[in-house]
Amino acid sequence: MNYRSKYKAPILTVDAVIFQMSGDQLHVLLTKRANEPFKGDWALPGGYCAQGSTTMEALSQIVKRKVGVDLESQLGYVEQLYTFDTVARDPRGHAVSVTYMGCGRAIEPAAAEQEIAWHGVDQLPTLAYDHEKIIAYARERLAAKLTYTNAAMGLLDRKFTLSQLQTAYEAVMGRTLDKRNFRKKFLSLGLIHETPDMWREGAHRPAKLYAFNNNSLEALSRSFD
Amino acid sequence: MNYRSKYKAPILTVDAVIFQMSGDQLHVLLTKRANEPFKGDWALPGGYCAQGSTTMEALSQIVKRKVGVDLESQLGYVEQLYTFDTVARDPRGHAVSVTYMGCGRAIEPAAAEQEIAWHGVDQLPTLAYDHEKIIAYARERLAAKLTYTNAAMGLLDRKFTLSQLQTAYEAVMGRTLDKRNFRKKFLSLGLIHETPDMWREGAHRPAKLYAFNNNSLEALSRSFD
DNA sequence: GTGAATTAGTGTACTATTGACACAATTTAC
DNA sequence: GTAAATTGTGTCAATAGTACACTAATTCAC
Repeated sequence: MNYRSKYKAPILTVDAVIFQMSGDQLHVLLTKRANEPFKGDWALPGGYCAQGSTTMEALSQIVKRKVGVDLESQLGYVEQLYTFDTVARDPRGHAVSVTYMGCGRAIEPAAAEQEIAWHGVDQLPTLAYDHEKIIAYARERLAAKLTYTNAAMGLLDRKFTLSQLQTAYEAVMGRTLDKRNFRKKFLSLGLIHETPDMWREGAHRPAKLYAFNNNSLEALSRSFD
Repeated sequence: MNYRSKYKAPILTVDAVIFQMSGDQLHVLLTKRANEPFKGDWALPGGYCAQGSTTMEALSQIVKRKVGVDLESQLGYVEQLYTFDTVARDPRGHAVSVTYMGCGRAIEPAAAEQEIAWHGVDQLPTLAYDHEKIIAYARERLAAKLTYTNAAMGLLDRKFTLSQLQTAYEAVMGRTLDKRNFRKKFLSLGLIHETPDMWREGAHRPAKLYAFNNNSLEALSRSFD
C-alpha cells in the first residue's frame, strides 16, 4: 500500500485511566457521556487524537478541557498503558485507542465541559465501550508496578505515613497486608526516607512522615539466577 | 472536536520485533528499506494500518507480505509492545506506530518482497527511525517476562533440553547463569515437564528433553507481603 | 577398546528473604 | 486518669537464593 494513494487511517483516540485514593479506596475519574454512542453511560475521559499532536499531547488537552485535570501538574506520574483496537469498539467504525494510566492525589478538577465523578474501583457503574476492561487492566498493571517500583508515589502526598502507604497498597492490590512485614520490607527497599515531621490527626499517637527519595518513577531490578 | 468536521487522523503504522535464537545468540528479523526515507538502512518489518483492520491484522498481512513470516503459525507467541509516537518520527509527518514483539524458533521466511536478514541483537547495524530503541525496549520486556512467565516457550522447539533453555535465557538477559541454580529454580517453577525423549547430538552425553506444560503464555504471580 | 574430548547432570552449606504472629507506646477526649 | 485509637516494634521458622566442583554418558581418534 502506498501512503499517497488511497490510504485512510483508522480513527485514533486516546483515553486516560486516572487513579487517586479517596478514603481508603482507590478511585477512578469518569465522565458521563453527553452524546451517542453510550449516551448517559460513564466512561473514561478521552477523545480524538488529530494529526500533528502526539497521543500524549492530545490526551493532555482533552483531559484538561473535558474533566479539568492537568496531567502535567496534577498527577504524580502518567504512563502509557496499552493500545486497544477492535473494529467494533466504536460503533462509528474502526477505532484505535491509545490508553494512558496516571496516579494523583487529592485532585481538584477545574471547570470541566462534562459531568465528572470519582468512582471506587470496586463499585464501578455500567461503563461505555470496553472501559471496564481497561480499568481492570490498569489496576493490574499498577498493582504489578507497586511490587517493583516507587509508583505509589503518585497516589500519596509528598510526605506520607507508612500507614497511608500501606492503605494505598491494599487498595490497589485488593487485599490486606501485614503491618510489620510491610514496613520491614518497604523500608529495606530503600525507596523512601524519614522526614523530621510528624502527622498529627485524631486522638492517637502521631506518625512519622516519610518521603520518596526520587520524584520520578524508579524501578528495582529483579533477578533470576 | 467533532469527528465529522475537520478531523484528520495521524498516520497509523505497525511494526514487529521478531526474535529467534540462532546459535547461542538472540537475533532479530530486519528488512532493508527499498525506499526513502532511510533508504538502504535496516528496519523492523512494518507498514501502514488502514481503516477496517485491527493493528494485529494489519501487522500479520504486512509481515507475511514483506518478510514472508506468518505470525499465526510461525511464532510461538506475539504480544503488543508499546505505541510510539512523535511528530518527527516519520519524516512524512506525524505518525503513530503500534509495535508488537514476537518470538519464534528456526523461522523459515517464505518468499518476501524485501531483502531480509537476521541480526544478532548485540551486533545491530544502523537502523532506520527509532528502531534501535524499540528493539532494546523489546529485549528488556522479554527479559522481564522470562522471570515470571513461560515466554521462553516462544524461542524453543516444543521439546528442548535444559541447556537450550538456559542458553535462551542467557542470550536474552545478556549474562551467564549458574547451571545448577538455573535448573533447580526452573524445575521448581513447575512450568515444564520431562519427556521420555533424549536429545542426541555430538560426541557427548545425550540430554533429556523437556516440554512446557502450557502452550500459551502463562504468568506466575509475584507477591509483596 | 582405551583414552581424550565434550556436554549432561547432580548436592551441600550458607545467606537472605518471606511470612506468621502480639503487645507496648503515644496521643486526645472525656 | 482512664478509655479509645493508632503507631511502632521483634522473633522464629520456613523458604528461596547463591556460591561452588565433580561424576556420568556419549563420540571419536587412535
